Amino acid sequence: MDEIDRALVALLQQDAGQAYAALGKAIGLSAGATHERVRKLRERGVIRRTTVDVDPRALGLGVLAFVMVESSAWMGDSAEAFAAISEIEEAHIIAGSASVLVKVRTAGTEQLQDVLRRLYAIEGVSGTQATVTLETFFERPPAL
Amino acid sequence: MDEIDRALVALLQQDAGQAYAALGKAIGLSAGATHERVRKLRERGVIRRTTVDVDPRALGLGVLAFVMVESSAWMGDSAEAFAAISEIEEAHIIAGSASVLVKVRTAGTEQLQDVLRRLYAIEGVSGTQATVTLETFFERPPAL
DNA sequence: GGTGAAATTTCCAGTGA
DNA sequence: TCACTGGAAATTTCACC
Repeated sequence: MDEIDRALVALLQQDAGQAYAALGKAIGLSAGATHERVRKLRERGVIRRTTVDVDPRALGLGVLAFVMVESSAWMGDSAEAFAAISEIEEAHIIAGSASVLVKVRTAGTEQLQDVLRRLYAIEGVSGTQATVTLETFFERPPAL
Repeated sequence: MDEIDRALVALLQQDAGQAYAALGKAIGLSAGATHERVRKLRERGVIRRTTVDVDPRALGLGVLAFVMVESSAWMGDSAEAFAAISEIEEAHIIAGSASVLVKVRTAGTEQLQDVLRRLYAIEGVSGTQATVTLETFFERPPAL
């Protein structure tokens, strides 16, 4: 993980569809060597997968909310229960008054309410506190 | 945006690196027709870009935190000020007691503290309330 | 890490439903 | 308008230096 690897990852974050020859030119490497670098980055798990960034609104997902989930029990083994709710994009255990923080995207507020209902159905969940976003400034990949 | 498009987007979210022939086979289309569908999805902005999913820990980013930013003024025009802090992955205007919610990833708690310092330097910011995550259950693309 | 060539894949016509 | 076929052009992906 040297400077070249970092530059490579940054370029791939911007556009993973470009040719190895173009990537190589940008970092001063041949197409073959660039290919080998990328292969190793994948092998080591630095690059998990190549994916597409989709506009949520084009999918009809107009509401984004963050929900603090309070609990009356240890939630450390409840990952699957949260993952089973497809509208949840992220779920994290947090330090603080709540136990779990989830990021939820739904078509509308009715669907958000339904997600809250399903959250309450999870074993140990004793409360929720939803915060609806009014506008997203930006969402971007982690900076290097 | 029919059923085939949705299936296509779902497949691309899982792996954007596969050949059009393989994608087409999975949805019952020829490679050429699949290519044309994807081209139009990009053109219409449904697919914003193809990127790589990077493991933050491999980049030395071990701390993830969400920060509620309180303000004494309208923050609607402050997107650039937040974007200028590279450790901020997301920034959203929210409805509630705070004004802006940001997602921050740093190497350690010292760097997180430095981000808070820079947040206070933004015009109108009057307070912050940081929540550090202890464990991430999952982070995934929006479901279709 | 570079080079070059073989194997794939992309991508564009032309055609038809 | 949408999809299929065939082939040329580009790219990936190897073996070898």
